[in-house]
Amino acid sequence: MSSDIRVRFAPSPTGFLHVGGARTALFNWLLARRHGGAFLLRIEDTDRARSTAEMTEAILDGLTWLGLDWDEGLVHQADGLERHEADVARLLEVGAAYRCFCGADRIEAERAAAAERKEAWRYDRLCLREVPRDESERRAREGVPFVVRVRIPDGETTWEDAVHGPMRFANEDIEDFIVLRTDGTPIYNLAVVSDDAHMRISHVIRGDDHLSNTPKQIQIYRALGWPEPVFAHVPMILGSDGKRLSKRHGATSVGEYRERGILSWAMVNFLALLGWSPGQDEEIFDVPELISRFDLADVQKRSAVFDTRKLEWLNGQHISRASAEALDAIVTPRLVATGLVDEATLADRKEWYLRLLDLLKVRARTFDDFVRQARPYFEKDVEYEEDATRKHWRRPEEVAAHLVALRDRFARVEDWRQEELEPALRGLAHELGIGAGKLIHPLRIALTGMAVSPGIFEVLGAMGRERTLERIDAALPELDRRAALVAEAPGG
RNA sequence: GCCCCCAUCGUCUAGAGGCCUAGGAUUCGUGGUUCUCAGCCACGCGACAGGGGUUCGAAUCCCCUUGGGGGUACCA
Repeated sequence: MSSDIRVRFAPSPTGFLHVGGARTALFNWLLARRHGGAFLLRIEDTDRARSTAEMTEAILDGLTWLGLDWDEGLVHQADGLERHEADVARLLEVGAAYRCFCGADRIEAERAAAAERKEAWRYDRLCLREVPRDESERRAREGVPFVVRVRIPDGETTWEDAVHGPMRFANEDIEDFIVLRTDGTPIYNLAVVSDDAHMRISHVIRGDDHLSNTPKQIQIYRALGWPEPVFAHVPMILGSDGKRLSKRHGATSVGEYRERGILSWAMVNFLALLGWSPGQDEEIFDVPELISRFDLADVQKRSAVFDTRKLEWLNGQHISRASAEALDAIVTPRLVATGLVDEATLADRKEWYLRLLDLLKVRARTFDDFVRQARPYFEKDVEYEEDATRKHWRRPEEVAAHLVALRDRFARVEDWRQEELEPALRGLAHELGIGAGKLIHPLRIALTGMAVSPGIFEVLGAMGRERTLERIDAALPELDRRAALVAEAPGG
């Protein structure tokens, strides 16, 4: 399948990959993949001072993690400098732009004065009116400093936005904006148009924050006689307070979510649903489904709030559905990083380990949950959680007696399988005339240190006989110690 | 200040004049299942910003107000 659709994501490498940027990239990517088009990546590094190679790398990492692969190699905006300058020259040539010799100080003074009067100020075209073309050329040759401004024609600038519909700007509201600085370097609005045209971009999909750049850019396309791309302005992503998403709302870079234990495809799913809706009541999508259903027509006009709780829910859903093998690749490094176990050990017990992952994945929303829950199966000694013991080890003496009896039963189980373990435990409970829970809960703490775990028989299965008995043996002295404390305590 | 965009439950959204006493998801609450938690299953709380029009009929179309966001750089 081939198509003429060519889109691009054009981040400036002045920070990490922001979730808003990632979402914009995703929409571009989805459209390209949907139609067999090309998704290009252009680093807008014209602002040398603020751009760093590290940030470029971080953005690439983020995209790669999300699975957003780009075509045709990386483009650096800075590499197009000569073309940008040539395009400015052409603008000058065709009379769509003019040199402005007003110094920055004059502009600033006028602007400040206007602000004082609470008025808007746009460049007053002094140099367009007062400096004839030949005079302008002469001054330029003599080395008088100047900037180049685009001469905005009368009338209005309109376009059909793929998400907003018909858009209309009165040209008198558009300033004769600068495209070339005094130092001869081009400005963003020029570079973008030059690059997009050069890269034969068919659809410019970007955030709503670029809406007011668009009429300016369209003027450049028209002045140069270039075909205009389709513009699609996608809604911005806001924080929980409705303000633009920023650091104070919490994590804003995709890297942070990666570290936090969000699955890349859960992130993609979540981001896709932020400002886009398939129109159905479904929410869990894998990437191929997203690709086949994505359509710019279904993109929302209103901005969306980034809701971390929903992300985590979605992540939990994807974790539950993920195969143990897929989880293995992601969880294992984290587990190893805790120092509880090494890779070789896990490899030796691969089958057991995969079953454990299957056991734990149902109740994990993030990988931090995963690691925490996996601890008891690797730790040498368990730590007993306070709120767990307070609840189910309230009477240490009694608990100890129960565990001793239970240990005895477990020791005699022939085949360490759920089918034998369950009757063993329930049988004992029956003989003691107590509910099974009276044995299960204290046992859970002895085995895991926690009040929360998978079903107890599954835990027993995963622990194995040896470890189970060891854990019970280790719990008994601890219970004795606690029993002594209880005895001492006045009033109990 | 000026220009632009936007406006359905707390949040993500369905809804393109009658199917809407507004649907789903999430969150929260209650109950059920069960050895805990998660899950799952029920149920519940919860919205068309306000005001004018247009129309037999408006969440849906128009206008105004209000609110929110963006832009207003020799940044990108």
